[in-house]
Amino acid sequence: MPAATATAAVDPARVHAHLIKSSSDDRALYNKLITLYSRSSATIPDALRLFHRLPFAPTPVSWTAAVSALSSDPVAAVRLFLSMLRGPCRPTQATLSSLLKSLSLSSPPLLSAALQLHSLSLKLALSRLPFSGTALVAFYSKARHPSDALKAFDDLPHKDEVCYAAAIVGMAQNRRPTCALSLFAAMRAAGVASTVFSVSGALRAVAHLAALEQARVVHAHAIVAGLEPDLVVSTALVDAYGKSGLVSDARMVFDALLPDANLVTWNAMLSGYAQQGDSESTVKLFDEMLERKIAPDDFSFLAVLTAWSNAGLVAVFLGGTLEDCREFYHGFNGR
DNA sequence: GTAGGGTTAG
Repeated sequence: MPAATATAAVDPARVHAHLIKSSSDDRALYNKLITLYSRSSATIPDALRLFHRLPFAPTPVSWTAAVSALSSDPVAAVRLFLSMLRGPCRPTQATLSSLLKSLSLSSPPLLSAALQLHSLSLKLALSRLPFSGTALVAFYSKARHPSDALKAFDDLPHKDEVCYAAAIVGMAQNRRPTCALSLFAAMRAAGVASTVFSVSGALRAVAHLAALEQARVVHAHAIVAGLEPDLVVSTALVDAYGKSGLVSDARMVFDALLPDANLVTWNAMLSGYAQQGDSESTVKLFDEMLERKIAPDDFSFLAVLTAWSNAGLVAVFLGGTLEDCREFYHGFNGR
């Protein structure tokens, strides 16, 4: 996280003090400062206090920075957005993207608010711009409205790699793997570069389809495009190979990235073995995971149970909690 | 100066 570290290294209060002393009214710097406050160890109230005391009338950029500072509190963000609409500033695609993302982070995503933002963005001719358009695609995907996501995507006159990635991932997330893969093919046919985002999305779709040929094709593409070293791409590869029944291929990718593997990677490898009913390899890998001090979670235990179940080792296991699984596992292995 | 996209299960 070099970006976050770099941001944290700047003390917004010092910059702020300097601005006040030099009685500067550098708008760009003040707007940047709102963002700095909201992202540093300083708090959101600090960012908002600055926004309300700017030495100039807030610009659309100031408003967007403030709305964005409130992204963890969608209702507060929408309230601030409404005060913006009461004044002379009109929202830009940046404002809408930020708000839509904030609405999507709520669980469940705030659909009715997003529909109103969509409507507003149509009136302001913002829905076909790259950032707000992509934010719509992503929002509808997260809200489990894949056909609306596709409509928003189709509406985009200039499709770049980010909106393709959003659409591919969105379809994969909504269990429309064939659609996701057609979009991936369309992206490549259009000469739009693939990214770690679109490739990991395509691999998720491959995993759902258990399409072993496609797994190899996308893997080859990832290598050629130089995206294989990415941890998420590799993890998605482990999963896609595992789901396709090519566990030894999964293991090769897994071993190659082992020092960097995270919990998700381990779980993907575990469930690959588990799906085969290879309980020996599953348990062996699980123990290796414990030795490396990686704390298993629900996914890990589920994989072990699946392995036993698929190997016919467990007749019935109903209604268990994670704790039950833990006990069961330790009991089974005699410790 | 503000702003959009990622992996494990079901």
